[in-house]
Amino acid sequence: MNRTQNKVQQIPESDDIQKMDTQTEAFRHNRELRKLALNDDYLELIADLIAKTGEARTVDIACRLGVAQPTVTKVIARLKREGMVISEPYRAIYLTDAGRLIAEKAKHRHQIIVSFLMAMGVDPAIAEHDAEGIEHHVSTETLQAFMAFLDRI
Amino acid sequence: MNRTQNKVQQIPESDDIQKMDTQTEAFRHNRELRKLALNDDYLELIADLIAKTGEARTVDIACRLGVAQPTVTKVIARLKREGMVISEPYRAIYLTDAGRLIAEKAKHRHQIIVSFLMAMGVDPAIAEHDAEGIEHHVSTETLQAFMAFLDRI
DNA sequence: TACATATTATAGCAAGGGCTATATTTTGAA
DNA sequence: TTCAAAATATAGCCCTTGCTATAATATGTA
Ligand SMILES: [Mn+2]
Ligand SMILES: [Mn+2]
Ligand SMILES: [Mn+2]
Ligand SMILES: [Mn+2]
Repeated sequence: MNRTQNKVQQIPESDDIQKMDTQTEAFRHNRELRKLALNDDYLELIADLIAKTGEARTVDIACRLGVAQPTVTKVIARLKREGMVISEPYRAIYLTDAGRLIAEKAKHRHQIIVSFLMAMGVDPAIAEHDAEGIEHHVSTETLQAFMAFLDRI
Repeated sequence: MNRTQNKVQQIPESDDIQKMDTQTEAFRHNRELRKLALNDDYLELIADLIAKTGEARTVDIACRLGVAQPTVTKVIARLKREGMVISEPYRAIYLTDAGRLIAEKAKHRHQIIVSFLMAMGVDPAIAEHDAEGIEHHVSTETLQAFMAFLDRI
């Protein structure tokens, strides 16, 4: 039985219960974001490679991510199933409209966060590094707060 | 063969190579951080439960995280292997010194980030939510920049 | 054109986090 | 003290990301 309805133990205040539910929702959502983070990174990188060289090859993705080639192949297969990516055997990888949209949003968040961290006095290299992780966990509201700060200064 | 030493394709500028290596390192490190994120959450939560009730029970951890009980049992077994946690069968879970240290650091980062986001004008509930994800991806330098900002205002 | 080399695919392994169903143990209330 | 209910453990499943080794294909150059 669910511990929330256990009458035997300490009875939390209704404020605390609200807080717990909120926290649980945050945990749930963050587990989801952790999964989506990999998609973001792949799609943003693919967009980047296409912008620079016209196509995204498996080797290049693997090299940039610091991961073995079969790992990339497998993730790309999933992204293909999910309609994020187009590819033929032995050919380069391209983005669908859905994939491109996610890539653009990811890049946007990435850039804002790097700019923001630098504005906070963080070293550019470290800002870039931290942004690679933070970008996946920033809500629209927080991103807007960052943008507002950048406008303000 | 590694694509970085491929002479046939476009030859990147040495600045670009440096940037690529930096990015690859960021990706590698962030994959590591993604794993450690779960440890942080568990240990911080266990510390929280111990502070409030004197012990951390599997049910309570599961309930708070919004996860099934066997999932918690399995993760706790790993944390035990890793020396972060102490537990006997059918008994509550406690922290080792190593585990407590990580929990304290996690809580510290968590609090700083919540305060910082609120100082940036983010709604408290959203700040709490975003912090739950961001906390795992903030370097010491960035955290200090946040603290410096909080001191400044 | 032929073939060496680079690239991609496939097979198969490990570990981790999630789940449900079910067995076992603890515990509080009658 | 007993026993039903709560808590925990265990078994067994799925899916994902990572890896290495190796097979298949593409491609540029001789
Ligand atoms: Mn990233
Ligand atoms: Mn990014
Ligand atoms: Mn967290
Ligand atoms: Mn936290």
